[in-house]
Amino acid sequence: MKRRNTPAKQTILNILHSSKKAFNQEDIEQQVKGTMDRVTVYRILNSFCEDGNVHKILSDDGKYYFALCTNCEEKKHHHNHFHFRCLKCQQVECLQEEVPVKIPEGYRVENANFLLTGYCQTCA
Amino acid sequence: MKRRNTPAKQTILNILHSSKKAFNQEDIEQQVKGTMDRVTVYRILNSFCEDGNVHKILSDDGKYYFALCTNCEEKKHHHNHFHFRCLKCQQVECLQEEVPVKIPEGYRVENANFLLTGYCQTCA
DNA sequence: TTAAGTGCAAAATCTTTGCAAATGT
DNA sequence: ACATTTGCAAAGATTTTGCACTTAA
Repeated sequence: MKRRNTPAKQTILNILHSSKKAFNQEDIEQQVKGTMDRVTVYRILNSFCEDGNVHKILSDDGKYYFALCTNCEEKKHHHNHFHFRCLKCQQVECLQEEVPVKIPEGYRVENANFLLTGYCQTCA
Repeated sequence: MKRRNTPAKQTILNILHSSKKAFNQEDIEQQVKGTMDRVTVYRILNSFCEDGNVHKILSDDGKYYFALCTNCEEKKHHHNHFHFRCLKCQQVECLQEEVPVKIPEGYRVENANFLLTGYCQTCA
């Protein structure tokens, strides 16, 4: 499916660009309230993920967070870094630390999701 | 809140004991179909997690998986090992590999959730 | 005896789908 | 022009809550 540029997509891209932290559906809905439908947000975020421009971080608060992919190729995400969710300010951020993934013989890894929760620098 | 022993809890404990893999709500509901209410399953799993006997693994299929805690103290879970979800057989298991968690100065880690997806030994 | 646990129905959320109208290319 | 995108309403799915009844200790 060929993608088109639309104001709605631009708006969401701008939001994602506005900070290094990751946003969840709710965050984004909040920011586009009145201008855009809930369903549209779902669809746009999904399309970004499919295209590999955005990566989806699964947080243990049960929500997905979305952040721009920095060094991901299409269909081949590199997410072997930690994500950190602060229990106080709720922000989710990508940490730099690479995670050394070691797994037993015979397994094949396709994707990774590493999440730490705790208190961030400013909230600790 | 003081906990009681009930047949329902025993049943679910038995299921969790029956394999090293992690089970999700659906798996468990399936196994207790007819004998126990859906809601009861939710409540029991939650209470186990609260008590620290079971740990909850968030998988990127959007579901929570539950597994017995082996070396967790109450309120202080040790989950710095990888979890692996197989894209073919859907099983979620706890791998042995310890994850060396290195984070920047000033952060405080309270909890961790490491998830790998791919193909397991038998499905690869 | 009495606090904890259970089942059932209903509410609250969250996510997806279908379709007609609008819009980008 | 025409396929993609959007909004709205509605369907689905998952999880939580309220309340009366039951049960473990």
